[in-house]
Amino acid sequence: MPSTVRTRFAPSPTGYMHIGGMRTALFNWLWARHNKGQFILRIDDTDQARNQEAALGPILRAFRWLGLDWDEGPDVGGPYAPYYQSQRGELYRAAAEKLEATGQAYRDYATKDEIDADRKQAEREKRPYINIRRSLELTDAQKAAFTAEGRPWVLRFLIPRGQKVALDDHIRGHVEWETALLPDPVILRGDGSPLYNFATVVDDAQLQITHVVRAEEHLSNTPVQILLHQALGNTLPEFAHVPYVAAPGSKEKLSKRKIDQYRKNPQFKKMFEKADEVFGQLGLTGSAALDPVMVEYYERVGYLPAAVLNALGRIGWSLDDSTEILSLETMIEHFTLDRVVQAPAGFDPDKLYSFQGHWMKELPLADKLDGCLPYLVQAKLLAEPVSEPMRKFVEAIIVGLGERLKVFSDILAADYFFRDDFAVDEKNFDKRVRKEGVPAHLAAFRRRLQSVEPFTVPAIESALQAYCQETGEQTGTLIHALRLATTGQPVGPGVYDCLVLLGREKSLARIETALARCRT
RNA sequence: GGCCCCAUCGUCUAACCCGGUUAGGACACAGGGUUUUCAUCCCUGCAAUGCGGGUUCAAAUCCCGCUGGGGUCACCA
Repeated sequence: MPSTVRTRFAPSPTGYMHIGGMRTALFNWLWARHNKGQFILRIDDTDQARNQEAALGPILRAFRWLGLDWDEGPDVGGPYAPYYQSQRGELYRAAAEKLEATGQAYRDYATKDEIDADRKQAEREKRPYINIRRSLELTDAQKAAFTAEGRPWVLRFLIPRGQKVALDDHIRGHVEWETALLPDPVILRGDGSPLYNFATVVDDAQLQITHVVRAEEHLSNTPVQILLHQALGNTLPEFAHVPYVAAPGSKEKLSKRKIDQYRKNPQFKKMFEKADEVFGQLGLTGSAALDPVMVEYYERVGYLPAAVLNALGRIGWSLDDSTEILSLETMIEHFTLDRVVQAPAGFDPDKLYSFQGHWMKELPLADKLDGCLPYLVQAKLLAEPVSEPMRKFVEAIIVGLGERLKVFSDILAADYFFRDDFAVDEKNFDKRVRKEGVPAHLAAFRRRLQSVEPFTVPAIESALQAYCQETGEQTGTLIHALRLATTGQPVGPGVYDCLVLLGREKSLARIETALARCRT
């Protein structure tokens, strides 16, 4: 038995990485790293229908994006390879034979119809359903006859009835079950393939997993797994059942199946709207394929791994009574299972957004540039390859945007720096430009702009101050009017920054266009 | 319905294990200030121990019950 801590995350290839599952994976990873142990990725693809190579891609991509590396698993291999359940058939077969040979598992010839009838009968009588062990009554002659005629069967684990299974969970504490209430689980299908509850036990033992850290919906699977481990003579791993991640503002498990109703969830709503907006500009099909339950959503909208990790780490876990900002390093240093809370926790998009603000602020300018550029290219606002002067230009915009740039895709809101056919916010244009006296001031100040030297922020600012001083007009009037005229938007970088970024020529032209617009 | 889990501000949580805090922090929200916009930043405010019994000088904290919420009951994982 290795002395080192070994944890695992065992996703089944579903084609996307669930944000809640990611939190569970993070806790596994953190516990392994905290103890300088190993984190293993194992692919639970025993269900043939789900076994597709393409369905695994997004999951590995999510781990890589967040920087959660695995010591053993797909691509990297390891001493207990292979790490795909679909390739570990021999292990399950051997374990199943062992159980059958020792009388701890039996072939069940019951048909589906029979079982359904039993179940309904139990329901009618209002008693818990426990499978009827008819096949156990079979004589050797009958069994031989069934085998001879090729009658289908499944292998069931024989639950030792009349005892208690106890678990001392790292998070839930002491939990007990009565084995009399546990039906004999099928461990091998008719075609000989293993079922989850069995495969996971065989794998956890063979992979020398020391701590099974998983979501609490697996708690009810645990007694069967413990019994299976005992029957196999395995050393029992320790268990930690973490609360599941709930939908924002609820206690219900966050589920991909409820995605349509999440669109109406007030907090999720903003995220869907953001997706529609961003993916629309990127020429993608909208948020239909990408939603906030998937990790990929956050990557594509331009969130930072540090922010997502920070938010995930604070769902159901805390360092102390006041620390909110957590880097991965800090979490590794302090993460312990006993500080994981017991109650389910709602995922909070607002809080994630706030963490994102923090980590974006910390990000070096060069990294912000690298993060923004791909959006501009994909939205066709920039052509590839991006020239050095253009990179400098975008960098200057990012500086001007300051903390208004929360997620990378926010750079798309500054599209007016890249195109002349930018959208004009009509409502604000009416309010700030198309107003008594304003066009005249705009025209007059435009003339001064023609001769401001040099065309820099301080020079333009003093020119505007001087103009207002002379005319007695409020600076705010000019500032707002200039912004709407040159960018079409009521918000953005400082106006002087905008003018400089645009350059004298474009600034003058846009003011002229705005003036013309006022006359129509 | 059976089994199991859970219960502190709107949300995430601290304090619970080892009873004694004006029940702390953060997000959100509201108000004020700075930036003559917006965002940022600063200040202030709002706001919680589900209910009922015990035990105790003292209960968010220990015990019991209730209520409520949730998970799970497959030849899915």
